[in-house]
Amino acid sequence: MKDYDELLISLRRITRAIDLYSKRLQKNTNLTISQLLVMEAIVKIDKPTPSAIAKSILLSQATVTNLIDRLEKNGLVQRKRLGTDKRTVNVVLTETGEAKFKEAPELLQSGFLREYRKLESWEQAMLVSAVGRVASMMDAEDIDASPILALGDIDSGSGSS
Amino acid sequence: MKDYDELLISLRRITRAIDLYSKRLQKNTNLTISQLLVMEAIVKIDKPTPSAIAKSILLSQATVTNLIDRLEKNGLVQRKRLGTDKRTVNVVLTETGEAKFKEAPELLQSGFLREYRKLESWEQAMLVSAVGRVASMMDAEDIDASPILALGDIDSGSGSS
DNA sequence: ATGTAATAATTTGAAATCTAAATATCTTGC
DNA sequence: GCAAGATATTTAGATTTCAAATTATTACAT
Repeated sequence: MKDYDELLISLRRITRAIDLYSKRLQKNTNLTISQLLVMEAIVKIDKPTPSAIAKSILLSQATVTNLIDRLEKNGLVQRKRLGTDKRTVNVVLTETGEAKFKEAPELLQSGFLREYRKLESWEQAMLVSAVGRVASMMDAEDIDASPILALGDIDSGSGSS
Repeated sequence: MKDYDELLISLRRITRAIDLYSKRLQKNTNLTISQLLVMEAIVKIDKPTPSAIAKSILLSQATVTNLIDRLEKNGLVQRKRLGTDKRTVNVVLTETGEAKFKEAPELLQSGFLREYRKLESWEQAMLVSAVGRVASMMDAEDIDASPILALGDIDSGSGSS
């Protein structure tokens, strides 16, 4: 039994619950959590290009392209090349998309929200802060790790630590 | 800005960090976190059948079958029909699998573990408990929701609470 | 015994997700 | 004006994950 096993299990429970909820949503509304996040970003961001959306919802550009593909196929969004720079794509909601977005379900399980909203606000803050702290400890690694891949580029090299 | 947006973002950061770490692992060792979890379960569980493994690491049976396929293809595990019940499959590590498992990397990012181990034990406990609480609030929903799907089956009905 | 239930595992089909490679379009320096 | 590098997006390829449908086997009831 490793010292972090319990944490690992809790994290798996969370990711699994999110995934299952997303699949349930899809069955009922034909929209997944990720797709809803993209739509939300389109509404909130000033000039919603795929890259801006990706940055705002923490997904890679390729994933967002994929999600936009699906949304476009279902007639909820449209791609438009508007600006002078013809490389950039602007994504807009169609009327159907607007309508669907307005009646969209919550992004977290209703059972969770019910419980969460029952908590005292200091308790909510405590949970949010704890989870945020775990997140920081986890994704700091990505920043740590990527330069390693670039080390080959350094020619004179020597003690880079 | 919804009241739970910050939490949602933290959870996405966590799942993303885990996913990226899993992919990095695969590149370096040809093993993902899920595959390692399956191997760990094989070692720890008494009679490691696909369904027992699935239950112990919180994945569906189909997913575990898939992971075993891959591990088997890479020569790390083997399927054996041992017992009298010919439906059940027992999964065992091959020698290569044993060797590989012994030198297996940690299941969480080293950067995270470094930080985590720096914390006072009461702080660790606090984080573990907070994340565990979120997990309970989230996957309670699954238990809540699944009976709804089965309601059609009940004929005379009445209070099955 | 014989046929219907239940159980174990697999297959199938769909979606999300990433990196790396390809494409298309700017921008800059000469 | 045009080649070289930079930027935005898409495509390709791989894996994980699930529910639902199949397949194989066992257990039970008549």
